Amino acid sequence: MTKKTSLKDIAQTVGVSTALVSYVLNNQKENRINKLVAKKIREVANELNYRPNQIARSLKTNKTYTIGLVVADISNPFSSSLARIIEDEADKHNYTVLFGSSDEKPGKAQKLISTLLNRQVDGLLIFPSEGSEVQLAELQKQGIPFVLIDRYFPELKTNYVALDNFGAIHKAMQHLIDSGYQRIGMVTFDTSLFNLNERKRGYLEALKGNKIPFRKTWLKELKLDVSSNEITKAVDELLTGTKPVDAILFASNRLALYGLQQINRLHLRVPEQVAVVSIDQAESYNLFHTPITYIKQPLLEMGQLATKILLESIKKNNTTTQANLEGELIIKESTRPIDD
Amino acid sequence: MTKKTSLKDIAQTVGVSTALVSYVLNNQKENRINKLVAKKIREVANELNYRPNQIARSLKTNKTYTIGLVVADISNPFSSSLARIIEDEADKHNYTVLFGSSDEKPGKAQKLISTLLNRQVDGLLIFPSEGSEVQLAELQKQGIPFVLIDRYFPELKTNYVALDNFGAIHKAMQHLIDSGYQRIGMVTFDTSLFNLNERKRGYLEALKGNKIPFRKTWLKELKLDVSSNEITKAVDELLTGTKPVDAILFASNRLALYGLQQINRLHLRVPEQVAVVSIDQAESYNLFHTPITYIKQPLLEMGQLATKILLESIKKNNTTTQANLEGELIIKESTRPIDD
DNA sequence: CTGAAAGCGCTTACAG
DNA sequence: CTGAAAGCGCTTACAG
Repeated sequence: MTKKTSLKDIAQTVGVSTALVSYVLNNQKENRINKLVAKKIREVANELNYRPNQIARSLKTNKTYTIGLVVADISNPFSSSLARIIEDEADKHNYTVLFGSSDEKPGKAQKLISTLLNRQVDGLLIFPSEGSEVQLAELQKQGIPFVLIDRYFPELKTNYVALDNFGAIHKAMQHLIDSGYQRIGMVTFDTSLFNLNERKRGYLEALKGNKIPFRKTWLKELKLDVSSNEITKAVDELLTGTKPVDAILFASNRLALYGLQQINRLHLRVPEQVAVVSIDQAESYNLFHTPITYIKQPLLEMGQLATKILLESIKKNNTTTQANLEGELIIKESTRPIDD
Repeated sequence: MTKKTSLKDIAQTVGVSTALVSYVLNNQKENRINKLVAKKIREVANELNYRPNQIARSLKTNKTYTIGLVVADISNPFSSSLARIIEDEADKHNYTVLFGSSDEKPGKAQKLISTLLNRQVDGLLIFPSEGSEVQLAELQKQGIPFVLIDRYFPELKTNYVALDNFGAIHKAMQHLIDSGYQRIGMVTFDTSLFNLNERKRGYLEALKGNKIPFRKTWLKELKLDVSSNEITKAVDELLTGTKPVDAILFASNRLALYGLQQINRLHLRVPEQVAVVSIDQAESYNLFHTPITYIKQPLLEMGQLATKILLESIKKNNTTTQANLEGELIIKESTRPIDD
């Protein structure tokens, strides 16, 4: 590799100081610099194919214009869709994104965050995993700007952007009940994460509000890193007992993906034999014979808002912003009213 | 934010030089350093919650342990799956990944690569877009280590890892023809990218080899950034003419996703009325009523190999590695033989 | 209008 | 076994 050209090289060629070159190339003190000298400097910079060394600049300015993104798994469509939105929003402000997957493991998240901080990211966007409260509190103590996405901890006063899960599920449940479904099952996660539990609460409250006695066989709580087989099994149990459910609410697109496959395997008609609602849109739902009713998360808003809050927080680290965004219920054929 | 602790802080507290602290914390010259002093240094580093500043180290060592990943769109499952594999492989070697999406636009890719290089990434993993030959040749001239993924330019002697598209499509075509299909349509891309055109070549060669005269209405060539509506329209044309095709080969999972939806909308039975093969697996194909025959790309191998080649290339930039990996044809119900 | 100089936080060849 | 010192490529307060 031929040696990279530095400010010094340009300075020498033009016959000025590196300070001057720096000022010109950063468009600073423009009115005070000789136009001809400035022009010459730009020309030489171009000729020598000058690339500012952002590392050196960062060391001096203590800013890297890089944000760290910690997702559960970048190959999950929810994460990668948000990653794309975050990338675009960050780019508008000349920020670049370093990413890593935590696999829902606090230990891995910890190591990842540490690596990102060693690289002096200006701030972090985190999909936090269960049990990471202590880590996050520590980050907060160190004054590192960060915003949580999708999940949060009510006991921590941190920035976050999440879905109003209670409201979203409650809305979906009311819709199912209004459409005549009575034996409604739910496949969700067994987790200590507050806002995921809000999904369960939305489910239970909706039953109660409509005076439908809850049966515990209707609720399937699976681990966050549940295998596809376990999802299949849970759905199978909901649908094949002596008193099968007449509707299922899936709490994530991955749960729905495998759940719908099992419904196919059981040759059940949707919605005649079982109605279906899912949280999270997925283009692939359209491959299912019956279009699926789902709760649309405002991904664009979530990603943009989270990024904006982070960049604000990097500039002046004082306010805390917490956003619970509303989900939209998109009604399709999979929840057609029963008496149609 | 409280001031971060530096090597100097530790050195002062312990009462030694920063050099010594650096040696100890990097486990260098271990045998020559007083064990007690070393122990003390480590203790103090811990107490002060020392984080090595990777930026400063990078400036000195000229290595960032960061690789840049340029994909077409991180929210595309193909990209994000590979991103995950790359992340994991990079992490094994203590590398972190900076990413960006080019949207198939050379201009955007150029800007992205420039940004990544300013950040002094040690090397690049690139899903190149059409028309980026000149850029890549320039990178090569500058001696910057990079590996192309998924696509490549035969006129450039660069590292690359791609699918043997000709072989994969040829294999799929032979399977369709052997299964009794005769009027086989293909939905692929209209591009100058060499190895995507290999898909078209595989299609045409297979027809010729089996003495099936090609009709140009069977071949739909769409732009790389084609809209869902245009995909729908192309599939509609293949299926609703006076002489509709009896099988369709989709050259990407996005094409298949929208194509299958149109097949649903037309209420066509698969494979009785139209057989289907797709390149790229997608978990979501399983939502379709008939399981889809597809060409499985060796994603794990592709991602790992590309990353390994890059890291090798970063170490000593001399050999060029080019890999055309074989795809596996996974036969499902959507191509059941006609006389069954 | 321009330059000399200090310094960001490390690493490392050299000297002792 | 340990330290003084140079230097990576920038930025910027200060002086002129």
